[in-house]
Amino acid sequence: MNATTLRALADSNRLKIVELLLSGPLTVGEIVDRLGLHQPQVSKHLRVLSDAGLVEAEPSANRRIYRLRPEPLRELEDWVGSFKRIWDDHLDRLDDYLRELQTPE
Amino acid sequence: MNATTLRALADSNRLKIVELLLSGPLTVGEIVDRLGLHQPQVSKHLRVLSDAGLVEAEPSANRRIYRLRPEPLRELEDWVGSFKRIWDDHLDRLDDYLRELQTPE
DNA sequence: TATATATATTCTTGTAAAGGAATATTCATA
DNA sequence: TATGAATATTCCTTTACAAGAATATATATA
Repeated sequence: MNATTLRALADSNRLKIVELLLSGPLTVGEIVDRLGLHQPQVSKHLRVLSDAGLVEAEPSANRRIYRLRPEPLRELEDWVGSFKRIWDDHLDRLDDYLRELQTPE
Repeated sequence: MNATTLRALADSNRLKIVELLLSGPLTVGEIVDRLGLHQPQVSKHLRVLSDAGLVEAEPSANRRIYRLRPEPLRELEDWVGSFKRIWDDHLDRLDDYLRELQTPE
């Protein structure tokens, strides 16, 4: 897994933007209105998300329509999916048991 | 989704620690050896991960055995899973089309 | 062409957070 | 009880980054 995606998501305002875009593409102004943030901050957050490949912009006249890009999210899902192994922790408990055995008492 | 989990993961060394622990619990010293980091930094990273609920420690004699905690990872998986909606982007393209219609030309 | 609107960028400042070095703490054992 | 090993914490310095304010850029329209 690459830390860039996670770093881009590791900010509550950017998280809100991403969650907003889950319902569909939005212009910058629409995001500003819905989140009550200042326009420059929203543009800067969008820049970070865009650099991380999490969103893309499509110009439309005066505005720019931002939408989510699936790829990094898919990658993140694959990564975290690989942790299903530990959902039941049999292996870990066994590991502890083996470790106990070799601890002199 | 909460930003704390993501912030804890948004560091490449912590990411490496988490990925190491995927294969099973490890002591601090084992993590130090495998990642070639200094022991205090590893302890500090483990502190961050622990505060975020991503790992837990079990004392064993002189050492502390760290293991992953499933809950936050499960939560992350659920969250990113909710994005499957956009895997095929029909809705988004439709959205764009509708937006085109109301753009004066 | 001048103006307004939407968006992006730059500059500055404050704050969080990461690494290094040193030290404290805890437990086992000679 | 003194010592060593494993781990955690503190202090310091540096870097990254988020917000605010001001400004630049681009496009539409009067």
